Amino acid sequence: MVSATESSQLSERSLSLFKALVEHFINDGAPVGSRTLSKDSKLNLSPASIRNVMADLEDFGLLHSPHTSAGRVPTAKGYRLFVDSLLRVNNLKSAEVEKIAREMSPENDYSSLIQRTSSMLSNITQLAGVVMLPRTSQSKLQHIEFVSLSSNRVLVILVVNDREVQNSIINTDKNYSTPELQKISNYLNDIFVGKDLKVVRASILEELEKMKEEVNQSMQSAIEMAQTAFTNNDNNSQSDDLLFSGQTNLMDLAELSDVEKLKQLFETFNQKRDILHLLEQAINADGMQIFIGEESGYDVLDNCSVVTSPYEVDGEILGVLGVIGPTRMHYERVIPIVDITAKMLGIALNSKN
Amino acid sequence: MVSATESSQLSERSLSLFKALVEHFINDGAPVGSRTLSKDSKLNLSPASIRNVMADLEDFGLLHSPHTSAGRVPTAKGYRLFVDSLLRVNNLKSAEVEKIAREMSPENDYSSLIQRTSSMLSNITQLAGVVMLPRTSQSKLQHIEFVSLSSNRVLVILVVNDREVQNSIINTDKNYSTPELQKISNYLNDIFVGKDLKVVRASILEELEKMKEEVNQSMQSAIEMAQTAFTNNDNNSQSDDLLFSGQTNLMDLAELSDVEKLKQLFETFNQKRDILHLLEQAINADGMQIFIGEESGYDVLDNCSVVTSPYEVDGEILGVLGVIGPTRMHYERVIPIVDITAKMLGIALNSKN
DNA sequence: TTTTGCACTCAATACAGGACAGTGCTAAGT
DNA sequence: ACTTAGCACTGTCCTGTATTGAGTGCAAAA
Repeated sequence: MVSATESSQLSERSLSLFKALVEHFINDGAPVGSRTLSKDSKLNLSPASIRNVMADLEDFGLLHSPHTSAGRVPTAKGYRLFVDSLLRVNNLKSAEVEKIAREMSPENDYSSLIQRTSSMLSNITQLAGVVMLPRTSQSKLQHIEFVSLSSNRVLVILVVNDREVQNSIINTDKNYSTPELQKISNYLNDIFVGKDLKVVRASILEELEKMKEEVNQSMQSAIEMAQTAFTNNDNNSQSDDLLFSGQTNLMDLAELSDVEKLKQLFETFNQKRDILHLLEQAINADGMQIFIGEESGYDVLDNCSVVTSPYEVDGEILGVLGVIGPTRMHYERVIPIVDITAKMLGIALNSKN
Repeated sequence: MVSATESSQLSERSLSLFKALVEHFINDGAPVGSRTLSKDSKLNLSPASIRNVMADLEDFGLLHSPHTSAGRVPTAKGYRLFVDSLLRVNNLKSAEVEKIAREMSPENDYSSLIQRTSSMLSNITQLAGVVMLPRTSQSKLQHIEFVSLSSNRVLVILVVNDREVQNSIINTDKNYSTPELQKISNYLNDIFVGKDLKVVRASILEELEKMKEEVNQSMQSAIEMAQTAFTNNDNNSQSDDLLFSGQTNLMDLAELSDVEKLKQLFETFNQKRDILHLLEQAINADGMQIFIGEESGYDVLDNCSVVTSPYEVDGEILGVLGVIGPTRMHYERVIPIVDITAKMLGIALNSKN
């Protein structure tokens, strides 16, 4: 794709110079000029030659000068090339790997695992971490229970997938007694336990049809209640959700020093909608994804990059996690961190089963 | 208290001048000088006389000049006097009251009610809203249920207080079958339903003693499981928690334009600890509480005020809610909003019972 | 007691000049 | 032919200075 045409048209030297420039910029954040680069770069070149090369690179749209007499800065396209073909990913220090592993050890409970993953991501990268909650495409009903509350209200508790507990309150026509409810839940457990929620919902509709003939009063109400229970509950579980951490890390960054910009970014986080869309893109294109600056399609992420990786259990993708930071981030460190975190989250989730 | 001595020592005129000054400052945020005040104030006074009065007020520690030739700004002590004795609280527009009422209508479910309350607070005041989750000092056990998971793990579901569902996973010595668990939960439900959680916990210890003699195998394990279940679960419910909204509103405020300051404030929100302490103070001193600037005792809240009110059901205080904003906030509007919101939340929670 | 007048102070603003970093171009060097 | 040195140019940033304006405090007048 892009990188193929670019790298074929550019000389070896131009590329390694470009790489040096990007690395330099990622380190200091200041536009980098020909002088600095000539000192630093391995290839001994005079500032003047470097200027020539940089002029070429600018023509290719890989660099950009903020103003006439500042150094050069990589464009989004430049970052793209850098990340795709020039970047050499670091191996993580074993200490870091251990830290990640420790944080993900399957000791604590389910919901806290996700929370810890997110804050670990932000902690270790000093950027903002985000984890999309596992979407349980396949949800096996484990147990259903009804508890009678006061005045025609019934609490429905659904245990799904061996660990998740969903509950909702439904209003009923008549006032059920505890034994009645017991009977109903026994009945439902007998038929439906172990089945997929979608299947259950479908079956219930069928049963409703049958019921119209056979007039078994109590079973009919069982079905009716189950129906409301399952449709109610489905609405809940439908909404994927996100867990952010370390947004405040972004406040230190020079490129986001503008308060107005920062505010918009934080509001985007709060609304979650846009980020969710972005992550859903990432879940479809499987494997690690990197959105650089404008590429994401969201203005607020103008000079931000998003590095994501889906996490999976038994080959099935459950969600996406990642890191949000400035385009000028240490990709060579962030990428393997996100990568390994996704893998370990998969493992941790698996060991829970 | 303070206001008594202050207001007795200060002339009527000084006070009304002070009041005008504070109101002026709250509106524009700029230090207000004698000229502006002489034009605006009802009492026709020349700038010079106003200067004299202001000098007095400064001696009392109610005002403060940022520098020699700026206007005056109220000190925390000044705000205190203003809020305690000078402030005339507005009646809310009926439209606003309706808006609040609409938002709190008891249609949706329990947890979302709190969420909506918080975001409604921030929305209507354009500040940050915070609601402390209802602490259920008295928690009546409604139902207990065990669900067998794979490999020696049992899911415990506790229904408390007619609406809350707590659940936790416990590891057991032996592998319980579903009928066994059914029996155990039946047994526990029979004895403990309707009792307070604390009482339940105490009783369980007693029962354990008795058990040592009578060797009823299955009942013994029932008790043992109940014990782990209740101690586990108590840890969970112990942690009060907070729900914030509209933190981003604070980013617009001139007094918080310093990014570093802002960051600290946001981190305080995220940690929740300090805010929690503050709100716990507010829960003890019942009735509406206003913490002005330094008074709160937390540096990060330097030029912030926190307006809180406890909310209660049946005379029992369940929690606190409030608003966090700059000291320079429209108290006359914020106070009644917080007040009425607390009352309505109480009502909404009550109607759920 | 209030007001007027006046000298004074400090912050904010605008402006000019210089240092600095970097560029583009041309001409010379290898 | 490619690289380098030299040079004029251009923008930013910083610093110092002058100016303005709002506001004060104090003393004298009303």
